[in-house]
Amino acid sequence: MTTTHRSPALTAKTVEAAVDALRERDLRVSSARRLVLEALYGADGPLSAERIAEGLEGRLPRSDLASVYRNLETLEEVGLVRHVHLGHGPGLYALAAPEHEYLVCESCHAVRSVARAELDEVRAKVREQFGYEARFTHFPLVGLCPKCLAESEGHAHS
Amino acid sequence: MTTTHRSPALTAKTVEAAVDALRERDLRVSSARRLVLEALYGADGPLSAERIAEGLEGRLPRSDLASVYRNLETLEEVGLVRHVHLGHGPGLYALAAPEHEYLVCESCHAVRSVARAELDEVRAKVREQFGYEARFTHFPLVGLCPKCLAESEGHAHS
DNA sequence: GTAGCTTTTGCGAACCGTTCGCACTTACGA
DNA sequence: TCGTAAGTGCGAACGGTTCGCAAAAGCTAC
Repeated sequence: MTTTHRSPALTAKTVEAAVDALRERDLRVSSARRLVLEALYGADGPLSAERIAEGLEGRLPRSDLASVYRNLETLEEVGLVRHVHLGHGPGLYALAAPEHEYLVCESCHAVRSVARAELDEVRAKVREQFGYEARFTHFPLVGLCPKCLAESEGHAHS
Repeated sequence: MTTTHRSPALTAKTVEAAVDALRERDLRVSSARRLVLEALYGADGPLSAERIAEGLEGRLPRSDLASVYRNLETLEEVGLVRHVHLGHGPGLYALAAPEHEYLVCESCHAVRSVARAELDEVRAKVREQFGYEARFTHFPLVGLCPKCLAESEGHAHS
């Protein structure tokens, strides 16, 4: 069980800003580490460690998988990165800011990513009823998406 | 990726009733299979395959782990059993009926299990806003439980 | 620049949870 | 009670992730 100290999300708009944040914490900026940052800054959605290690299908140099994992862990401790578990399959990593939350369809596995504020009403309802502060950043809200829901209702007889 | 046909939850109040359901589907009632049922019927919460294979700390005979997995899969196809992923760690298995949904605390990992109806208001809110039909049976609703929330608000400064 | 110290790398092996292959056994119907 | 398919138990393999360790490379002070 990794006892990763979760730091508050750290905003850095560019790879260079992120690099500065690292140096401020006395972390070294190795080429492998920089590469992980470049992958995440260039991505439009969350990435698996493996895809980063493989260089995003040739867009970046390949690197060592174990090092990618270690760097992702470090970046997460610093607060630049966050990972999410979207169903089965490997964990996926993305920049911690801007903060996204996720909805995943249990049937077609489509992922919808929304800004935190969009889920505030749901969060309020959960809080009111259970006292929990719901978070859909690390584990998504899972259910049937509108399309699959329509299909399943089409087939349903009761 | 297991293409498990999800059957609707099947209610059987006792091991014997479950056994009957198996025979109705031309499934054999081996002692290993019966053991898995006994473990689940005797349990108060969801169990890992490993704990079942180890005989619940001596309460039942041990059995083979791979067979336990295969039987859980079979029972799930039939609709008697369902599994849930509560955070990291192994999948956990429980009787499909009565239908429980789960809330898990991201900080202390406490699990709260509630009847489906209790989450209907949250479900309605999600549906209204996103068109998703939320389900917290297979993946839980994750957040901070009231206790951990109080603690984190105690420490917070803004 | 270069020495020197320390962090990080890259490799392989190990890990955990789960699945697969396959020869042996067993439940059940005839 | 026998035949036959279904299920078992073992070991090996899997995917995702972590660990151990010697070699390499970032940073600091000269």
